[in-house]
Amino acid sequence: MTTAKRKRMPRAERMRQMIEVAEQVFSERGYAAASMDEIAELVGVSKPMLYEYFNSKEGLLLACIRESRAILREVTEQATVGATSAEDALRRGLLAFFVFIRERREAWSLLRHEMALIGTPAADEVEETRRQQTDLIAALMSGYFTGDDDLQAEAAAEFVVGACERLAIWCERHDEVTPEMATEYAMDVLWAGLRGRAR
Amino acid sequence: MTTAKRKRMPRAERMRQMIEVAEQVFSERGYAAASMDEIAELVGVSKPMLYEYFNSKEGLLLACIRESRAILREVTEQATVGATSAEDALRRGLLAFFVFIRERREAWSLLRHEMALIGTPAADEVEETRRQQTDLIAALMSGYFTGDDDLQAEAAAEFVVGACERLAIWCERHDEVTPEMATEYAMDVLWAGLRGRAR
DNA sequence: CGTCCAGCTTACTGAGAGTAGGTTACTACC
DNA sequence: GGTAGTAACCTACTCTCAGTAAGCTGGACG
Repeated sequence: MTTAKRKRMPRAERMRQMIEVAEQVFSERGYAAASMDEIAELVGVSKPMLYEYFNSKEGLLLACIRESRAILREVTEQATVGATSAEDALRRGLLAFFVFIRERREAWSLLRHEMALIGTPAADEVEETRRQQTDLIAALMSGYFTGDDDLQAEAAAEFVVGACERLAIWCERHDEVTPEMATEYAMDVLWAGLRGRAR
Repeated sequence: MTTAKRKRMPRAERMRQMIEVAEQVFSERGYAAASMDEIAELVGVSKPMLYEYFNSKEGLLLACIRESRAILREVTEQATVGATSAEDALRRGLLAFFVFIRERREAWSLLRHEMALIGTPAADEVEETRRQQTDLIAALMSGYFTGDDDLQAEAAAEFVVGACERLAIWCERHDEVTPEMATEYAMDVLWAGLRGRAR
């Protein structure tokens, strides 16, 4: 309500606004249940505008995901900056991640929906997105770990990302689990392995 | 083509046939892109029949998923039967899993699509399905591991499942990775932890 | 030979993704 | 001030597809 009638807005600003609203709606209703008409109405604009800016419903979702992913990346990268050892770096990164998913629920919800696009025309885009996510871990690991088999290092990165993703989803069902606890659980398995716990 | 005109078939048999076709179509086209009309036609039956047997498109998917999950459970459970130690049990289970995802691609594809249902009316069903999957690991672990904190054990189970899931998806992009190699990669991190690899 | 009903069909409704083509307000330059 | 030019925007559709209403039919069993 800065002006009596919200009208004519520069391209970049409208775009940000659309993404903001879409992120909200997608994470609330879920991708399938969200309708472009509804998003358009909430933005205060007509549907074809959404198609002008993003080309499809999926395109809009992808834009939201990229946004969230950028933030996540930023946050976790920053967290590992002053690390003193491999263990420290891993722990800091994990903690930043678990804090992120608690404090930015919508963003995290969107990131999860990325998976829902498997087997879709946008699969290539998604593959790229996934690669970037794991690359962060891979880079972190290659900096601290001995460089054995490249393939094995890549596998380990995927492994860590998958594990944390699932653990994060599990955390949603357990409000009593703090980011610190989640980090400890993850570190416990990742760092020490399961061997120590065997009978 | 057992009879000239495929007609009137007992309920149970039709149902199996529908699930079989649906599994194929869903994994080929992806859930969203698959149409009920197409599935109905391939079965050689009209669309309302699908709704008679399963109540919705999602219901049909769920039926397929349950089928695949049952098989996966069966396979992995069988694999761990003769295990001589915790490590052996874990390794056998993992190998069975990675063999499964290579040899039953459609089934595995379906299982992955389960995730796409997050935020859907059927979320409760899905939660149940997920719990059963992780329970298998949790049961396996509780049999062999010392029973510390319940919450921590549950977290570890989720963790393992998530990690293997992602690793499995990664394997799809790497044909040169055999189930045996994948198992080794997973065991390497899970059992020994990352500590041993730090510089 | 009827009658009953499980298995089946045709023919629709409604919702929502995506689009064709026209309209309006801001800008720039005379 | 006027008048082109264009970026932002809209109305009014089409088309696909999930889901449904209501009725038809083949064959088992009396």
